[in-house]
Amino acid sequence: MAVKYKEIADCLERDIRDGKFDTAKKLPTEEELINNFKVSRNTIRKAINQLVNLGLIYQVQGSGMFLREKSITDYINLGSLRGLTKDLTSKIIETKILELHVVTAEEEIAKQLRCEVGANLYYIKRLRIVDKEPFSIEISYFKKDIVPYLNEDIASSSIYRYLIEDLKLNIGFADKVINCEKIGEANAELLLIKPLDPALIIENTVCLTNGTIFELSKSVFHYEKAKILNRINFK
Amino acid sequence: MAVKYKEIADCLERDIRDGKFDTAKKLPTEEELINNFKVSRNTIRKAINQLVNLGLIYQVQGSGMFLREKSITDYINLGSLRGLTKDLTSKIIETKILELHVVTAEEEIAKQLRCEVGANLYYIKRLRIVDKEPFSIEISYFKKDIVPYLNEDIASSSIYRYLIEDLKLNIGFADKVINCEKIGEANAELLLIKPLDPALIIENTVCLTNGTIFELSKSVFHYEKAKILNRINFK
DNA sequence: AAGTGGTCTAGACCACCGT
DNA sequence: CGGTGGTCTAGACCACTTC
Repeated sequence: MAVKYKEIADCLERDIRDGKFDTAKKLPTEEELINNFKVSRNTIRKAINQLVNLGLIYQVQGSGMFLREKSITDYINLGSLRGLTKDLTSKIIETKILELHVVTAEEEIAKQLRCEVGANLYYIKRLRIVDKEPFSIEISYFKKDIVPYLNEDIASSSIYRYLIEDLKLNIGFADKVINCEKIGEANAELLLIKPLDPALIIENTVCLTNGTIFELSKSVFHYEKAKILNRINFK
Repeated sequence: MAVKYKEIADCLERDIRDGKFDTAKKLPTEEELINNFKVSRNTIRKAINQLVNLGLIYQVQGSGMFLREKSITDYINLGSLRGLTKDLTSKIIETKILELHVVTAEEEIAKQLRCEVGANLYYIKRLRIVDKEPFSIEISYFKKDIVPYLNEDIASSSIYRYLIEDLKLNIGFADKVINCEKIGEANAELLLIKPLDPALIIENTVCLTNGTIFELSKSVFHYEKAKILNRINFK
């Protein structure tokens, strides 16, 4: 993290989350930030841009930079990598591994992962439990050539923390498709709801910064417990 | 649109959508774009940034700029303003106005819109019909001091086109909350499904660039027909 | 009119990819 | 190593808000 604008962005993000600007609901001017951090204006503006994209602040030409309403916690944040652990901060998150093994890609999965049929994949099925109640079922496939090792320990805590910090993967972008279905019997049983009750589904295709797809996942959420939040900017 | 980087972004977006780079799956280098458009590097990079944020391309340091997989059309795009008409391009979209009148804000709505109880609002309830079949029910509130006039004609086509092009509103950002419920009787009837069938819900709070909330909406989607797509970048 | 963000330029150097 | 993006600087001028 030797990059100035990221350090500044992180610093300001911490300040915002710590409530440092809550009384004014306003950030220092660009001018002031330039002086505080001793960098050029472009660097400050790049840092600020991150905060805008995160949905933390908005800028008004001629007026200043303001805090956005605090988003309700305990919503799933579509735009973050961070997973349940970071989204539902006030809750107890537990994970039960239902399955974890190496499999070979069959046709449909290979097509979606853009890899060869027969390629080695990690297959993981987990039940996520929030405040002692079943919350979601997550099925993931990881390409084994990119994620060479996984175990129950890693899969029980944050897989993404492991991918980023230990494997040093550079995660770049993702496609998420959200819809809603009648839940099947097996999943209903796991989530303690009735078959044909609603289920909120997120299907996720994740790529490295170089464009390689490395993960495919499908999450089935308890319809009464899961809410997704997305903050959008139009520029 | 006298702004260079936006013009360049729009131009490149058009080229991408027209398939101009489909054979190479690669865009010209920054250097080449600088020469083509005769602008500085920063301006080119700002334009490119828009395309990255739209999920159209990705950049790889040391290598180049590449097209992302084409997203399937006929998904609702969470990150766009443009609404069904622009998302479901291959479909016939019709809109039936169920209600449209001026109302006064009662407490709950006033709180969400951060306005006074009793303020004048437009209340609109619409049934959206896609390829001759009911697709969603949309209930919206607009602050009348910001949207002083609306009629059936406008509400039948694209309200946002009217807000942006005719009223010249500067729309800035929005919070979207997505979840899933058992549908009620009245809505089930409109969507031609059964009560207690699933429904995909999007609640939307939209602000001008200056931070003023001006719209609140709730859309109830047919669970078999609606899919939401969101493209995300991690930077 | 003063304050503050938005756009744009020109140029330097660094980091990563592929040959 | 050459090609290509990523970061950073310094300075100019414009556009909008606020008083």
